[in-house]
Amino acid sequence: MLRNRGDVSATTRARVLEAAKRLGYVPNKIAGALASQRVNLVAVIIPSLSNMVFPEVLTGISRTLEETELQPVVGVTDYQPEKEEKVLYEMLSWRPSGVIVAGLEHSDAARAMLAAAGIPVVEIMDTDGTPIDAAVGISHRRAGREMGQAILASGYRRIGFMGTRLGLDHRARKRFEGFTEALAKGGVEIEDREFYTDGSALAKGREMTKAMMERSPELDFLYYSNDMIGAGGLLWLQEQGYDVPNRIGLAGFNDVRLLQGLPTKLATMDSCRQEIGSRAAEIILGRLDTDEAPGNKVELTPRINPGDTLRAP
Amino acid sequence: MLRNRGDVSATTRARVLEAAKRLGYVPNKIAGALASQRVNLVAVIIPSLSNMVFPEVLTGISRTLEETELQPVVGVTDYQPEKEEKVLYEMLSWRPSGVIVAGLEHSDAARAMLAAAGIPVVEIMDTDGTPIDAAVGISHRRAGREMGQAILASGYRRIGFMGTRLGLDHRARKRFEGFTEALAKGGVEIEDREFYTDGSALAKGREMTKAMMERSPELDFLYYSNDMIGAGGLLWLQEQGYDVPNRIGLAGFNDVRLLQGLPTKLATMDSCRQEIGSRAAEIILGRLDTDEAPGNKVELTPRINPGDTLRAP
DNA sequence: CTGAAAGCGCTAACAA
DNA sequence: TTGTTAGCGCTTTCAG
Repeated sequence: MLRNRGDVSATTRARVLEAAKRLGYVPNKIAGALASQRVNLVAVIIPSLSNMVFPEVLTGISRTLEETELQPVVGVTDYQPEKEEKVLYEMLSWRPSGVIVAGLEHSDAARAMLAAAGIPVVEIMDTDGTPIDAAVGISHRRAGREMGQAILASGYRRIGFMGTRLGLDHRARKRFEGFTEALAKGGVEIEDREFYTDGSALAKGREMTKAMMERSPELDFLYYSNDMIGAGGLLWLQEQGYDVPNRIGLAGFNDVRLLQGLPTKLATMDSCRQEIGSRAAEIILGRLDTDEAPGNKVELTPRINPGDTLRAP
Repeated sequence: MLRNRGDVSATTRARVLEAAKRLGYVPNKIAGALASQRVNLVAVIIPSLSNMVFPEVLTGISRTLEETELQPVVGVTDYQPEKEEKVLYEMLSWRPSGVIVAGLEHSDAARAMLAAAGIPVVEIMDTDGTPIDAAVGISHRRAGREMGQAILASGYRRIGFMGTRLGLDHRARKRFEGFTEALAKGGVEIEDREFYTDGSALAKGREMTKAMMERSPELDFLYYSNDMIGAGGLLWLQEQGYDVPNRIGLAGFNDVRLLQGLPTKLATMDSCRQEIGSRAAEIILGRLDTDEAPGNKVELTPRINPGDTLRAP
């Protein structure tokens, strides 16, 4: 079907192809890919789509890839290493031109696959660790540390922490570690903590904050592992008539633009999501075009945005 | 490489394959797909990932596909027909086992491709129109109409509308049409309207609401084309001291669980996103397994959730 | 049952 | 230039 057999002229052939397109004909990329050994796909592996952070990273990737022949294909791991392994296996079996994968923590099998794939691999979001190939991200440990320092500098001393259960989300864990480290340097320890697994983050933030303030009314600062639960907490505290940021201060993480429009701006820290995405895509592109050296690690530096919930030092 | 040549025993071969896996070996699905003429991929084509609604549809699709051999692959169109055509072309060229595509409105070329693909095609989210093959969704026209009726029944009469620019988002347009139709039946006309294109929805809702209330202070109800801008408006009105829902009522659309946790619940309507996703996936599966008849149209019925911003009739 | 061989629909290298 | 042909790495079929 649609072979260019016999002595058909170029114009005729072009006409045929055009007609074919009109009829909804689509070439078979599988055969093409097998023959040419090239697949213009970039595998993008992320933990979740409902976290808002990851769609934004994807946006950054798409934007830079848009003008090229490469296309992102996303796989979701739900923060589960086994699922990451499976998704990675599936995607690599399609022989993509590159891989962008969230995080530096992977199973041995996953690392083996990535190392053996013979394609550029960019690990994103995190730089606290040793990348397989290249990495673009921020140091979450440092982010947590800097927020801890800022909080102490503002004079808060009785600090509570709320976040996701720290087992699977390595970046949240690293922020927490950096945070406690900074507090420890100032002779301060976290006085209360609360974790959640799922549900509407805004509602969870509200519930957890209520529970914590009832349990530990002496707290004067709440550090949240993300902005959504922070916003939930903020709304609850304001309803209760707390003086924010004087009686109690708050901070989150991510600087999600979704929340712009809330009456009070939560203190937060930009996690550079779009830039991470575009930088990662650029690395893949650079590696494909030229013989650029592998193994670069790009650490972006997030800044604290004090908003209205962290009083001036 | 890794040919099963010569007289290697089955056990040896198995051992070799296992070792290969340990080393990160991954089979080539391209060759496999070409040989078997089967690709266990389902193309999912949606307008956006930042809308929250679509990730939820994806969740529904993933959940039902998870236990099968099929895998979703998503493509994003940014609400642009040309981009939809391109994405569709790219995805179809990989010969997926089925297509799930948002909306019933497509370019002629896109329809031709889908019709010619010879695979199950499920159009989702919308049932106001004629599907190419199968469809699962809600009637947005009816949704708008029912909200209009509920608003009139509650005694509101001076109504304003806010939403996205209605050109490309057909479903928002249909809701608007159904809404105005219902109002017209009650002898009421929309008194003011405002549209936005992009930006943080919460912030936009706040801004638009402020602008509209300053321009048309007589309004006693605001209908928003989605919950996020509605929530922004709600926050602004409460800050200004408006009595909601007595002085002014509000309603949005989608019933996003993201907003659970706001002090006041916005009146809204469930858009059945997860169910739409899972039903669509089930249709694909059913068509592949058995010789199920094509062309079914499933209309789900959303219900009004009055929350705290629509007073009782 | 095991093992060899014939393609799948293209691309790329080569021949004319 | 233009047309022909040999694979790409698997699956499937068909002989042994």
